[in-house]
Amino acid sequence: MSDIDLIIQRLELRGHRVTQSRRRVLDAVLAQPAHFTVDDVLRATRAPRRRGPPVGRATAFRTIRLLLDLNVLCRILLDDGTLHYRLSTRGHHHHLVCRDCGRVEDFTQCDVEPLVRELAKAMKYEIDAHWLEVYGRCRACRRSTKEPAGAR
Amino acid sequence: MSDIDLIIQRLELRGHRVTQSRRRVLDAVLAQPAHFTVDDVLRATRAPRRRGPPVGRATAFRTIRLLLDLNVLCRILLDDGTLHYRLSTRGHHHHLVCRDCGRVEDFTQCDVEPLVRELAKAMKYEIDAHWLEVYGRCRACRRSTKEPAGAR
DNA sequence: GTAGGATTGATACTTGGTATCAGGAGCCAT
DNA sequence: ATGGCTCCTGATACCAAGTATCAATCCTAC
Repeated sequence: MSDIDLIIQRLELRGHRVTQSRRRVLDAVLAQPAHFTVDDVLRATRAPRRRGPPVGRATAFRTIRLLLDLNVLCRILLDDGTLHYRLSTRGHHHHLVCRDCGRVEDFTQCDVEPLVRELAKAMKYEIDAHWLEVYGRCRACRRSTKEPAGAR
Repeated sequence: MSDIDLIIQRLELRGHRVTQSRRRVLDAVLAQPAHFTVDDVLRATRAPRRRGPPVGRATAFRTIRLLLDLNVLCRILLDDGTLHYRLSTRGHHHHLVCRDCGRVEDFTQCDVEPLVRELAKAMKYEIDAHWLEVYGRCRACRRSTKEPAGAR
């Protein structure tokens, strides 16, 4: 079963209708690179390749929001403060973002849970979510530009 | 030496001018509750109490940005995806946000560094920053509303 | 097929933030 | 204290991301 069918199934299960517009947004989302904005998706639904009418801006935003609710997408926070979107394949995970090339890696193995549990105890909070983003430079970018030591 | 004087000193050290407008923004920032938006600050500079002309919107944004650069303020990401600002007294730290009452606690003691170092090794990244926000309910809010178990 | 609620898309609006640029205020040297 | 240079300001316009509205249209169950 393909990605898109799985997502459509999830929509149906939650009682959402599977409309042409939603299909078009889904197609466009699946064709995106690692992370994207809603306008990237909008543009993609309007690309010459795609047949059929383009989807409306409001619908694109609504569909992305719906996909967030269904955990099909997740938000990622870039280090300049902008929010992008990204397919959320696995469940809970975090992002490792390369500042230079913008690539994003998911990670789950690096476990924050113990930290969070300890924090909950110390602060007497009941903790139900957390968000961790890590920024750096990936191997390829490090290799390609060796900056002199001491540079900002 | 008061908070405001310390901040002004920091401005001067970095070669920024200490203008009336910046003072007014600083006053307003220091009078804010735990976290705030730029418009909160802007409104505060226009409050009837304050004498003198109100600061312009652009200036408020510029000053906040400057304070971010000087590490006087930091951004916090609320769980609805909006960015707020907050006085950043200590250096690097994270936020624990109560979903109900919106209070924010800083924490540093709960150390993410080892996690990040391990991640760097595993992924072959050079990591230079991270961002962690934790969401939950504080003790007071838990006590005041005991929801039945199983409610989403 | 059809009814009726869910969805759409055009449009207008909101929010948060930046660019521009003429004029004003700080700061330094004198 | 007076220039004078530069940085800063604020009005305004703009931009990007996202939401509200609402009549028209589409899905789905029947």
